[in-house]
Amino acid sequence: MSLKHAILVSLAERPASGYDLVSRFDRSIGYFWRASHQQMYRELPKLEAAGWVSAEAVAQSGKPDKRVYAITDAGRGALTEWLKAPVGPEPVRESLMVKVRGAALLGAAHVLPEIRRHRQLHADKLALFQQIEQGDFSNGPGDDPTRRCRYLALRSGVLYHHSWVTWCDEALALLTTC
Amino acid sequence: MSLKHAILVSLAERPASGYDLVSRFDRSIGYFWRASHQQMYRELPKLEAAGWVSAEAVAQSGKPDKRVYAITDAGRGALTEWLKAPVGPEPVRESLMVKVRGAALLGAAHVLPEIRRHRQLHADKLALFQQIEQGDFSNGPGDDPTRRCRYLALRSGVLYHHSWVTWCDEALALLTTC
DNA sequence: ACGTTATATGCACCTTGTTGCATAGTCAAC
DNA sequence: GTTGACTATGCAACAAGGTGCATATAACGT
Repeated sequence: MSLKHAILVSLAERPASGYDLVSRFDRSIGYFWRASHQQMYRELPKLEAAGWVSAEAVAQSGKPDKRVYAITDAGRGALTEWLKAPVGPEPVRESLMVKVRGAALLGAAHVLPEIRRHRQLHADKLALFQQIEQGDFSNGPGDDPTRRCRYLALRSGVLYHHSWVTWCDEALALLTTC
Repeated sequence: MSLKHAILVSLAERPASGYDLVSRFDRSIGYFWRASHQQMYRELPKLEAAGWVSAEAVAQSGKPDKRVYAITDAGRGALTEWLKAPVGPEPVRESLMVKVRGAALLGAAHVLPEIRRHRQLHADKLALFQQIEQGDFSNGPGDDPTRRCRYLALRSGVLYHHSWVTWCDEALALLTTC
């Protein structure tokens, strides 16, 4: 599974508490791997037990104490192993397509609002990603490998949501003229 | 969740045994919702208990007996309800993107073979879908609503895998010239 | 005779993910 | 002074999904 490795990647970038990780997963890395705070707080002790991360209690003034985790050498090794290991594409699970199949039997009108909703959601995400692309990468990705990786992650988001918007438009065109 | 509803859709098309459903999920509907036979055999009694499907034991000569399930009126009602209910897009979980983020720290070379593998897998699926598209829909989707729904499901597969192949090509171009 | 493939169904165990609830301090606003 | 937002961590119960194993019949090839 990947949650462990997603956490390792985030901690390899810089040490963080569980709370920090949750907020990171709500932004950057969360565009590709979601996790709730309960998942996080359950995984971190497991990673610690495996020797992949080390924890340190940090007292704070004005805020509750926290446990800050950092990746260990063993963790970095495990992460490198995983990078090289073959992992199949995530199995497709598209409930909207199941609905379309159902609509073939029970009437296309039932799913039109759903398709419109999905179009909106994907269009919003697409706009966000394209805005970042034009802001941070208006002159292309440049030569820095790290920057190129960031760019590619962004591009995957753009392509993904763009293809969804395209599909929704095709679907609405075909299903509203029945 | 959607497995129950994916099964209902399949049974609404025509009655089937657990075994039949597994093979259907390995083909048609499985392009959008995967399920193992263990999941299937676990869900079917639940659907029966909910009154959404009815079961009938069928003796066969030359083969083991089987239980054939059919959707009930209550099941059809529940399915229609679900078609109309708002369901968010499936949360994105892309381990390859997590790897790309890791590659930014640990070296892009580690993930290149993975990207090549993914390109191959998506290109194969794309070719399959495009072949079906050209075979069954060479003159477009036509006017029949059911056929249009089938066409749209196919189109989503085409667009999805196409965008992946595009991304892999961009990624390979950018990461092999570091 | 013997293994293989296809048909047909299921249990046990474990991991992963979700939902709801619980706690506790600080700070700013009202 | 109380309400709400933010920081910070966690448990318990449940739902969903995956892995491995188990069983049985029958056709087919070798």
